[in-house]
Amino acid sequence: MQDIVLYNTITRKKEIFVPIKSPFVGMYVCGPTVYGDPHLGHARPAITFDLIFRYLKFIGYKVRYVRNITDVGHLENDADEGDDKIAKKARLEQLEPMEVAQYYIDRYQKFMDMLNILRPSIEPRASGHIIEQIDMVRKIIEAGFAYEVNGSVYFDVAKYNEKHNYGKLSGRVLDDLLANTRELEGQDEKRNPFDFALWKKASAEHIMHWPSPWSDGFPGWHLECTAMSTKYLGETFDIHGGGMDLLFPHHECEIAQSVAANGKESVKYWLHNNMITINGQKMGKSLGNFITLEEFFTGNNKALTQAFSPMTIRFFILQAHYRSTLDFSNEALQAAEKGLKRLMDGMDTLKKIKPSDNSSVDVEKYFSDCYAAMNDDFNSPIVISILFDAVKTIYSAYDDKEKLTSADIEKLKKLFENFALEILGLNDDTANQYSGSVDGLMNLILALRQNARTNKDYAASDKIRDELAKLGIVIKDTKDGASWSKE
RNA sequence: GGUCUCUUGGCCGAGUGGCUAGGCACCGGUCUGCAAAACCGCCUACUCCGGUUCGAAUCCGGAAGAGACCUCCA
Repeated sequence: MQDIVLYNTITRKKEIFVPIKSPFVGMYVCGPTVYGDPHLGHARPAITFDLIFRYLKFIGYKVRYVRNITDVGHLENDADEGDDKIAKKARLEQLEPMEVAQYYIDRYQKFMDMLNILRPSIEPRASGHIIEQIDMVRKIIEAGFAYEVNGSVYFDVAKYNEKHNYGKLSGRVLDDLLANTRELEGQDEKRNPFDFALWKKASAEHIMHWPSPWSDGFPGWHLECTAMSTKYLGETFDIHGGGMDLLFPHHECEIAQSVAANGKESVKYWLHNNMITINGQKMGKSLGNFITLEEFFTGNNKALTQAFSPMTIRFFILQAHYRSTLDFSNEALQAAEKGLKRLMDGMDTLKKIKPSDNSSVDVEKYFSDCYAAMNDDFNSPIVISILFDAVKTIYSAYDDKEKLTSADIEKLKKLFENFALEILGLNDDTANQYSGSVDGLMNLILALRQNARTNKDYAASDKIRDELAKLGIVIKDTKDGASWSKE
């Protein structure tokens, strides 16, 4: 098993990864709130933790990866008095709330599939775990860290902080928070502005609600993650992931809930991915500066100069380390598109190399370097740079400037299969997706063109090339004859 | 205002106390009937000002700029 070092947000240090019960690994990641179309920002954590999921499995861990779907509970505004987001959307569109949720769940899963993101082991929905959430509220009340007012239940942060440390994850001090807090409307039920809802009584017009010991209402929005992670991964588990923007208050509240309900902290390693920026600013729902994934794939957005394939998006995101901000621009995406093509073409060229009796390249080093990069906090940009080095070697060998034995050629194939395809999850989404008959037709056309070239009938051969180009088919002349690919 | 983070070449982005990733773009060359692809070469950066050091872009201090969180957000 490889020795992984990962950056733990709660200690702000890189730590050696030691699972609680190896070879089993429990990983929980905050998933989407399904009230809008998935955008580029959603792709970042999904791809980041897909990378981690893939790598942990690859090196032999048995991973249970849980990523929730929030289809209830996120409130429309900070006062905790607003409409449930799902419910509000539903009224606007005259649909059942669950119909809206289902629509966006389907959209989310469809686009995540296109990005070649593996489905998690479990994708629990908040609405399906109301019982567990009610149970957790009860536990927290029994422990004395929550109070009921008018059918709503709030977490008593000040009381919790007397015995525990509220703010340890995000580096906040409660007294500082209180000194700087804003006066918000509709907080009159709370004893303290930083108390947060565990259960909210539903108002008359609030469509989504469930019975509970306190009122017909709905769970507070931090609660689902604690309830579901506990249910599926146990009271303690290895990795909890999510976007950096969730650090406070969401993950802070999760810690408080776990400690209050179960008497202990549940998470060993907190991992947070950074944001994607656009013009230097966070791309987010609230700023309205997001570009949806569908818009990327179709190019149908004013900010985009062209469409970008799902694999281009995936490669773009993997080219930055997950803890760095990543700045979106058309130029950066175009660079990713071309870089990915070079990588994929390199893999293809590998098949055409003629083996030598000896090798002039140390192929093993590519493996050890790739492992070292992944083991160092999942450094995908370094892995990619090593793969590009390997591509350079491949082309050099193809041009007879380097030598590779057949065994080393096989190792290089393995390198790309393991790291490019299996771990980074890349694939060639521009690859020929045609049946055998199209292949046959193309081979016929290429043969005719080769005839023309042999006869120096360049008018004919160029016409074939140009006409195919108009159809988006690119001909590549190599020393071993012509090949073709879809643009 | 509070807490925290960042500042790398034309662009995107790694990284390390000295050996200065990678991709894209540009330019020059090889190859090609021409082109594309490929190959070779070229460009050589680390916001600013101090300090520590034989040596710092990398460590420390300060300044400026940008950003994140503090309210829903991936």
